[in-house]
Amino acid sequence: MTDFADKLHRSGRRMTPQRESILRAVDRLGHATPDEVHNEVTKEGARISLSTVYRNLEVLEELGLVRHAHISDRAPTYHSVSGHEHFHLICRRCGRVDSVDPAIIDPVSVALAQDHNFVPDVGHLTVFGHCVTCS
Amino acid sequence: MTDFADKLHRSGRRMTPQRESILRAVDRLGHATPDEVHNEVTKEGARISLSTVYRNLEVLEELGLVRHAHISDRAPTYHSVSGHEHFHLICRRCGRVDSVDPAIIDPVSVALAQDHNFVPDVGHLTVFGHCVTCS
DNA sequence: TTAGGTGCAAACGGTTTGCAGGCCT
DNA sequence: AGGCCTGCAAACCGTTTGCACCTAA
Repeated sequence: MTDFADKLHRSGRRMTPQRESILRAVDRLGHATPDEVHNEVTKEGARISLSTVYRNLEVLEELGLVRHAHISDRAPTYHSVSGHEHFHLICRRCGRVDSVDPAIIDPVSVALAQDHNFVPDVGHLTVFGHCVTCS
Repeated sequence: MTDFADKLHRSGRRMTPQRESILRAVDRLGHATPDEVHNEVTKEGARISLSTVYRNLEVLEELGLVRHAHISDRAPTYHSVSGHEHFHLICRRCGRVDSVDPAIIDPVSVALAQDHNFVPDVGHLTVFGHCVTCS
């Protein structure tokens, strides 16, 4: 928690109760949209405006404490980075969301670096498609 | 062109001048947002409403004539499928957009099918990250 | 003839912003 | 004390929708 405060201070920012609540809510929820995070902190008793949630999810991501991915076509979903890094598979037919170990694409990362001068951000990756057994 | 009309008719739809203009505009532009497509058909002299552009990009995608990918955080970009299928690399630092041959991830597709019961839609894939030489 | 298509304008949902006041340090 | 942070409400931007008219087949 003091680690959190340190990161904030190091970037010229301040610790606020709002920031604490929002980070805890993301941790608790697993994957959640800004709106869902707002509902969660509200349920907890905190009166935090939706704009503050937006502003701070951005800050938390800058500090490397949360990440987001585009799982639905609508709002992005945020998750804490305390869990393992992973990327997502989304089935367009049944809606299943699966998490995958980034190691599976290591060979591709090497190829992309060599042939395309590119380092993928695997933690942000979302792959759409469909289940084999969903056709 | 008659192929286009056939596909429309086969799905119980009609050929209209608007649909022709929109498809031609997407072909011409390469990658373009709905708004850019609208500008292009307008420039061509056609008076087509933006809603018609939206409705028909959806139709064209259903018919398999165009595809879209989420290249910017804002609007999606559409491209014709007449070119080869490809996926995109986006550098967050310099903004470079690179197209990649889907074959590069074939081994991963096999692994995802076996271990995760999943068939990726490679043509829709967009990978964010950064250039090796952009750090 | 008649269902599908179009234009227009209004509604929508997620996100951002300007501003006046509040609070961390 | 000073500057970052917050809440509020309004603005924004891409997209969707209801409706009356039009038009391809």
